[in-house]
Amino acid sequence: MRPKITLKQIAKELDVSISTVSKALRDSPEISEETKEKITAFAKFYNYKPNNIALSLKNRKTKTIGIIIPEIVHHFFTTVISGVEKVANELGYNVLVCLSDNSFDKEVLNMEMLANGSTDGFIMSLAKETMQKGDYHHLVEAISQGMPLVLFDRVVDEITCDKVIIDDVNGAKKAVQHLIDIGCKKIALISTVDYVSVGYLRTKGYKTTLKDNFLNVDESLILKIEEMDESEAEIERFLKDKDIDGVFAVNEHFAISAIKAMQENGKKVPDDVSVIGFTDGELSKRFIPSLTTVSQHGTRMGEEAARMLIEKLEKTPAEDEKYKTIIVETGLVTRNSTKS
Amino acid sequence: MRPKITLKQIAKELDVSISTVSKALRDSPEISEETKEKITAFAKFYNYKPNNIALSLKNRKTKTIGIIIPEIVHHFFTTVISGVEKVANELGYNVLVCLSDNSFDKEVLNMEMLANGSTDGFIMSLAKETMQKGDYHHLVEAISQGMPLVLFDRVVDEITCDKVIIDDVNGAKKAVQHLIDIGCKKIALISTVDYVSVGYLRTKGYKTTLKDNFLNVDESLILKIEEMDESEAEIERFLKDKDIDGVFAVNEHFAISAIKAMQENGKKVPDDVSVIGFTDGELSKRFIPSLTTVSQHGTRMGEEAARMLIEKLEKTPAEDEKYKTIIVETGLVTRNSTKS
DNA sequence: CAAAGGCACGAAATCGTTTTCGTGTTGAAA
DNA sequence: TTTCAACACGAAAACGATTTCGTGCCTTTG
Repeated sequence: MRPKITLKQIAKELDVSISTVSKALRDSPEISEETKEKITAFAKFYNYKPNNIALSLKNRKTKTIGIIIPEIVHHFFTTVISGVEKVANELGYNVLVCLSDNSFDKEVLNMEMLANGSTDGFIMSLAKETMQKGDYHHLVEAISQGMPLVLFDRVVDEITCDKVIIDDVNGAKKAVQHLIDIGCKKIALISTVDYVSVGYLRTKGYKTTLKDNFLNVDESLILKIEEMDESEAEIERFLKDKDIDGVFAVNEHFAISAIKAMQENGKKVPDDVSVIGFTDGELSKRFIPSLTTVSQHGTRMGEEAARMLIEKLEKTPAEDEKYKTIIVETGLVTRNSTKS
Repeated sequence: MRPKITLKQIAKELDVSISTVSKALRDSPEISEETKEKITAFAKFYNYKPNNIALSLKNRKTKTIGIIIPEIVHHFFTTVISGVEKVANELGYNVLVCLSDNSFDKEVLNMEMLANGSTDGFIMSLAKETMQKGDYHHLVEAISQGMPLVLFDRVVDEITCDKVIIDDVNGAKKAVQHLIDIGCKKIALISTVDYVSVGYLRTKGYKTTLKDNFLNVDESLILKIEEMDESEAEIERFLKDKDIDGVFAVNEHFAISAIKAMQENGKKVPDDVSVIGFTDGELSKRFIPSLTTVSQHGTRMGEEAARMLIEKLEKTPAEDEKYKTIIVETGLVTRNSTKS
């Protein structure tokens, strides 16, 4: 076992001072060519690499960014992470991942852990519980300590910071409009509860589009799922014997549950009922029938978020504090769950 | 903006020395109750938390573990991460995630980045390219620097360290035996190339089981996929007009591609052909027909890996160096892609 | 020959903690 | 009254690096 070598050890071996070694390795003009060569050769031989922790302490920068998300076993979030990771790496940053498990307490705890020097800034999507409580003191706290924060997907108006979102309202509009265009008249909505912002916004897009097309909004065609675990059964109950010809679901799972429910009711997708989901995951692609969905470009969102955060990090605090909200547009991917 | 407060500032405000503050906060008996109270009250008021970086430097421990995986947009890996994260968090560790993108160079680079003080140890699954090259110098290097390493899933015999694997051979055996038990006689195998250890091992399990059941191994029924991107087309070509009644695929995607190919060939799953996959993901559960699979308990693997790593980390180096390999057993989840 | 300037290097502070080892004061025992 | 322990606290080193500010010596120039 050969432990890492330090400046001090090099200095001792070569009988020079630590400062000389440091300067030589950073190619300072203060040091003679001769000494430089001797030192660099030695350092290279022993594979010297400066210790990141010491550098972090000195520079007051860790060059790592923390990302806190509700869960990781979720295709959308993993695409975001991979986007963040990509640009972070390119720009010389590392990524610390923490999971809140949708719990407010864990989110707060994680943030406090990371805020004590472990990261330079945060990229987050809020836990469901956090949004429900409406308690954002930990975010405020972090910002007031000078830690940049970028929220994505599950964002919140109360906090002023950089944000990356998709245009949920428009995404929903595209989907519902598409259903209408292919001839649907009675379109059901399967959404999440309203305190999750996406649920609220997509519902809004749904309603607006109906109105814009002079169709009236029938509240009995709207289902709001509270408990993910029971969504499948709930959707089945809800859809049973409903007279509809289109379904707009706010995520893949709901869409697929809807398709299953329809099929068990003897209706054919897409012949009798067209179904559109949200979030373009593996499931949508591979399911039979493959799902028409509103695609949410997770990787892009991650990239944008990372870029914004790092830009803030590398700017001097003097430069004026402007916060941006980037809206990543959605696309409609037509597949086989809708009539053509 | 209220930046974080340090020991030094507290000391100055309260007109005591830094050491006194530190000791008071750590409840040292050296400090009088009176002073302690004064200091803790002040610290609490200003929400003092020790700086992790400084602690890391002092203790030569970062309390973070690095995890390097080929890709994150992959259900199995995310389950592993969530397992790692869970026990790491419980034990007071953070998790740094790096992606190798299946590239040898990126893997080496990531490792070097993290090895310079950013992490105390590694949990890794090797990049495909790394296994192909057979170049493990970066792993050797890390170990020789005293950084514990736990390999999982894609492991390699050449490196002596802790490992967490599933019993691939046995998993494959279970699957193939199940196919045989339900009456299949001509079972195709869709695998990856052999230098990916799992491909090799699962193929071995497949062959052994056939032999054990006095069926002969027909190489023309074995497909080894090189390029993931073209797997779907390749599988379709391979399966076209093949006279088979069972398929064992080494992952979800191959299994589903196989099902699609069969259906396009006018064969019914599971009536004409039974299909079994590997790795129990969302896709397997939701696909229609839902997939019978060999389940690989990713979360468990992550938990075990994290536990082993942290144990090594917290042991004094004096304690003898024994390396373990934990085998997480697989289970067969029977669903609708196989006859019953 | 003396002053000045340049070269090559070292000492020390700094980042924020912890910890060891003093040290001054007080009280009690001899 | 002297001595010694106990008490409560401070000074300083250490972790590993960077950087500012010296400083000694040699060369050049007036």
